[in-house]
This record gives sequence, structure tokens and C-alpha cells, in this order.
Amino acid sequence: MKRSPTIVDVADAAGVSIATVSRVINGGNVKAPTRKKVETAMETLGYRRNTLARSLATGKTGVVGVLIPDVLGPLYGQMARGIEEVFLPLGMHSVIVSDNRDPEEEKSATELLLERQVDGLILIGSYLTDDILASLSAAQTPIVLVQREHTPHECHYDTIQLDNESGVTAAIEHLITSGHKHIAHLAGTRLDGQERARIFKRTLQQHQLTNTHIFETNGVEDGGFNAAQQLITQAPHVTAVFCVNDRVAIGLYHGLETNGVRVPDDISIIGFDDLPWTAYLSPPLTTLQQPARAMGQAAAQRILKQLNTPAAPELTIFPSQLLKRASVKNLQGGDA
Amino acid sequence: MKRSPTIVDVADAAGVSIATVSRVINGGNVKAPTRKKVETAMETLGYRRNTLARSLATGKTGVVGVLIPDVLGPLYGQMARGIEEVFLPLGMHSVIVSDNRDPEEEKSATELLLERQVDGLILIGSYLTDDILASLSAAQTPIVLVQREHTPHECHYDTIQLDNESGVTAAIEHLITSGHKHIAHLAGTRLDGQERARIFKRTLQQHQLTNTHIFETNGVEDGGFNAAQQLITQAPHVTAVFCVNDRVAIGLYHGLETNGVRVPDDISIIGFDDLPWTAYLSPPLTTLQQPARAMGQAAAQRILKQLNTPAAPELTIFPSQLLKRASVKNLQGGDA
DNA sequence: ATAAAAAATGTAAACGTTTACATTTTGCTA
DNA sequence: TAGCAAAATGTAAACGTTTACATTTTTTAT
Repeated sequence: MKRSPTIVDVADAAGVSIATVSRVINGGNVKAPTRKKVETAMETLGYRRNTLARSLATGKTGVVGVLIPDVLGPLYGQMARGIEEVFLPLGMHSVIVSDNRDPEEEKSATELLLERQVDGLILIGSYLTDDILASLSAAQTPIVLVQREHTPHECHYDTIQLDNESGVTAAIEHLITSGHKHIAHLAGTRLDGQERARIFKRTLQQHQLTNTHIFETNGVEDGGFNAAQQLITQAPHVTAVFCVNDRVAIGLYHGLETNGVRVPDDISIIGFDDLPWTAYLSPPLTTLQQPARAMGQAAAQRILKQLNTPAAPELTIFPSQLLKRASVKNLQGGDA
Repeated sequence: MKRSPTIVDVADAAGVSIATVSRVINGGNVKAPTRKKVETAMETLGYRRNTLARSLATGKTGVVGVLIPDVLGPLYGQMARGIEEVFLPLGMHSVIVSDNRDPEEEKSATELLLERQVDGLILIGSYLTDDILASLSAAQTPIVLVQREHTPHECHYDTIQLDNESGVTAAIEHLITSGHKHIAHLAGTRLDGQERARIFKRTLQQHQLTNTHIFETNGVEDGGFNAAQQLITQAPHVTAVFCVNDRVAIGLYHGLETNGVRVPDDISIIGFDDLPWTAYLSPPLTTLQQPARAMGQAAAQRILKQLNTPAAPELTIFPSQLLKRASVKNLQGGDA
């Protein structure tokens, strides 16, 4: 087990000082012949630089930590990709860690990233409160929150959120314009879900539809599946359902089919998230697309900005877009 | 921007030497009152240890690098989770990097991880050849390959593979026992795909079914979609299709539906991978489950073993399991 | 050809830990 | 209560870089 070669070994082999070697590595001023000597020395020795030592000396790691709730989840994958797209060209890197939607685990994972001296922190779907965040960021490491699961009183941190407002409204209005009068909602438990339920209710009222059916679900497939039963027995006149997300929607598809209810002929469905395969369902699911990748990019951008100049925290809101597909039936004659 | 407190600051505040502080951090021998003094000092100063410096001093980072082809892809997510499950309890961590199925990018990403001094490397779906791997691992960093995309002459590295053999055979035999005589295959481009095609062909021959229809696809949804057309026109008597993976299968579902062909009444379908939502398709997809999580765990385990004692490289093969669901129709009277 | 300016290189001190070794303190035993 | 072993603490050298500063070499202008 021989020690891997260091800058010192290279310096010796090339007959120069370590400073010179360091300079050729980092592109400093060094004469062509010297540079070549050093380069061949590096080549023959198989030198590989030690980022640890480098970071220790410079005080920068070029790494930003990304905390996601869940390694699976295509949406988080897309965000991660958006983040990478910004950092990679700058020679920076993101390390992804997943808490499992467990606030304790989230906190310790964050601690860990800070111990690793990350240059910034992107917290996705974070449950952390302002106080905890404050204690974490005592080292003034830039922090950006994406899709935070905690409503703050004030905006203390850069935050990227999804505009549930316009999305949900668009979805409901699409249903109404298509002639639906009895619309149900399958709600989820998380913060986003609750907000969507609120907006759903309000939008219905604004259109003088007061008979609101909201069914609570666990936010995943079997929740939607089970809700199908309730829906059929408790609200038989409903012709359209807005689901808190696509996973619930797909469960609902399945549950309805099991009960012999056809989509969209008997019931129209709208989901949320545009998970990649929903376009291939039968019928293809009408849903709201989250610009997850763009949100990731924005988060990375904010980190960079904070790294340059300490700016006041900002709240950025991204719109979601309604993708009209075949899971919604038009009950009108032919307009809309 | 005040410097964050170091071990020295803590030592000063507590009136002890830095060695003692280091000992209380790492659980060395230190008397109770001293320990308390140090702990309160750390508390009030808000000390956070610097993993960089620690790793530099110890020569271990406690980090293993994981290279995956693609952050999206639920299968890789599951592997990543399996890996984490092994490392986390040991206080180790995995950092995930994705090359985008680009050999160049893969190589540089690997270099980068090594520069970061990772204690081990798990390469998933790697395209790297033995020579390149050899040059990379000159620093004798443990390497484990999972689902390698390159057939080596000999087994130079610990390798984890999926048993395509038993899986494909089981799938085809399930179709045959169900009475299917004209079976087509939608093939993919990658290594695994080619192997599956080979096994498909051979298995059919072993059952005296010589009329093999193999259609090449790009391995994702639209490949399956397009293949539907070809299938209908070029092989109208086919009653069952084995797809190289679930993504192709879902595209095929869609393509067949578009052409008015019903699944499974007109055509039975089997996929591969058991992507999480295939159980919710209509009809639920019969498919082969990959033990991705277990494979991840095994990879992590091998890294640990290599870290302890330099053992001879091993090839571990994981079986895939056939999940019989409704996308295959039984053409027989009622047995099987 | 010479002085001055610019460029190239070298020297040595950081960066924040761990750890072998030296020293001091503590706890026992006789 | 002296003496000794064991336990606790301190000292200082590593780990592999970067970088301010000092020194040497080269270039340029006169």
C-alpha cells in the first residue's frame, strides 16, 4: 500500500519548489519549459491532487449540499438536475443527501453537510423552523429553501416556491368550463396539499359551487385507490375529481376501474406534478406541470448570488402549467 | 463575517490543550469535569468540527462515491437507498454523482471523486474499460461495479450483476405455459438489453418456437409506442410481447391502444424492472422485479469488505423475480 | 551596457485536525 | 506516607495544499 504521490514528490521529481507545482496546477505564472518539466513529472508519478488539503487551505470546498426528502421521487431528481446544470460549468458540485421526511434526520444531515464545510445549502421540502435554521447558519453559509414545509412569519431566507394559486385555479376553471358542476377533491397531508385544498374550496365558492366534497388521503397511490370507494358511495353525483398529486390520481384511476367506473366518461380527473409516465396512462392524465428543473436552477443561482454579495432574502414563485389531456371530458356541446 | 470557532478557540475558552478537546470530540480518555468544561465551551462558542481537517489528518473521509447514469430512474434511486442503508449506521456517507451515460463524463466524474479522496467507489452502469479502471484505481481505492455496461474478459473487480438468464426464461415460459405460441420481443440498445434479446431467442428455440420476431427500440417510451405499428403490420399473428423494460412496455400499451388493440385480450405484455407505478397500469403489468435495493446493499458491503481485507474480486449475481399480473392472458382452458 | 521594472521561482507560514510521545496528576499498595 | 502504575493532560509534528512575501532571473528602456 504505497502512499499516493503528493505535490512534494512532484516538486522533487521536477526539481522545482512546491509553490511552482501549485502554480502549474492552478494556472499561475510559470515559464513554458518549467511547466513541461512539472507536467511530465506529474504524469509519470500519477499525481492526483488532494481536494481536501486544497479546500482546507483556501477555505472553499466548491461543494453545495442539497437536502431532498427522498431519493426516489422524479420531481426531486429533476430539481437535482437543474441544480447540477448550474454548478457543473463553474467547477462546483452538489452533494445530495436525503433525509426521509424525518425532521430529526433532516437536522443532523444538515449539520453533517456543514461539518463538511459546504459552501452553500439547498434545502428542499424542509421542515426546519426559522430558529433551527438560524442556529445552523451561524457560520453564514448561504441557504436556499425550496418548497418549504413550514410557513414562516417573515421571509428570513431565500425561498423558491411553487405557485399553487394559479395552478389550482386553472385546473378548477378548466373543469368548470368543461361543464362540470360537481367537483370533488382528494387532499393530501403535507403543507402543499393543505394549501391546494384551501384554494380548491375558495375557487369553487367563487363560482357559486358550494357543495364541496373533500376527501383526505395519505397522498400516495393507495390513498387514491381507497378514496374511489368513498367517492362512489358518498358523492355519486360527482363528475370530476381534482387530486392533490399524480400519485393519488393514479390510485384513483385504479380504484375507479376496479369499481367499473370509466375515466373520463363517468368521471374526469386532474392531477398535479406531471410525473413522467402520466402521459402514458389510459387515458393520459390532465395535470399541472411543476417547473422542477427551473426551480433547481433558480435555487443554485441564488446560492451563487449570496456567495458574491450578501443580498436581502427573496421569495421566488414559479408558476405551474396546466397540461390538458384526455382524462377530462367536456360535458358541453362542443365549445370551451 | 467572523471566522467560525476552531478547536483552538474551544481549548482557550475551556483552559485546556487542543489535544484534550480533540479527545472529548472523539471519545478519548478525559475526566468528567474537564469534559464538561470543554463541552460547555463548545456549546457557547457554537463549535462545529471541520471534517476537512479531520480527514486530512486521518487519511480517511468516510465517504464513498456512487456514480449513477441518471438522477432520474427509480431503479438507481433504490440502489442509492440500499447503499445508504449500509453506510449510514456506520457513520459513513455516500455521495451520488451522475454522469449522463457519457463515458467521458463518467471518467472525469470518477477522477473528481478520487480527488475528493473518497474511501471507495461504486460505479453503476459503468462504461469504463478495465484499463481505464486500472489507471483510476492506482491509489488502491476499493471499487465495486454494479450492472456494468462492458463485458470484461476476466473478473478484475468486485461486480454485482442481475441474473437476466433466469428472469427472461421465467417470463417466456410463463407466456408459453399460458398458451402463447407467437411471441415477439422489443429489444433495447444497451448491454443488458442485448443479453435479454439473446436469451429470448434461445429460450424460444428450446421450446421449438422458431419464428422469432425481434424489434429494435431506443429503450424508452416512444420506442415502444412506435414499435406498436410495426408489430401490427409486420407480425399480426403475435399474441404476446416481451419488452426489454417497463418504459418500452408502457409505450407499447399506449401505441396498441391508439391502434385499437386491447391488452391483454388481443396481446399480452411482459416488461422488465417493476417500476413503481406499473402495478397501477390498466391492466397491471406483468414484469420482472429487480432487487435494486439489495444490489445496492451488496455493493456497499463489498466496499466494506475490501476496506478491511484485500480479498479477491467476486462476481455476485442477483435473481430477478417474475411478478404475474393481469397483462398476460391465459389462452389455455383454465390450467397453468 | 546598465538600471529599473517585470516575471519567474523559492521560502515558509498558514488552514484545523489527529496522534505519538512526553509530562503531569491521580489512585493504589505496602 | 513513600513509591509506583495508571490515567489524564500537554506538546508538537504531521496531513497536502495555497499564498504572501522574499529572492532570483529575465526583459525592457535608456
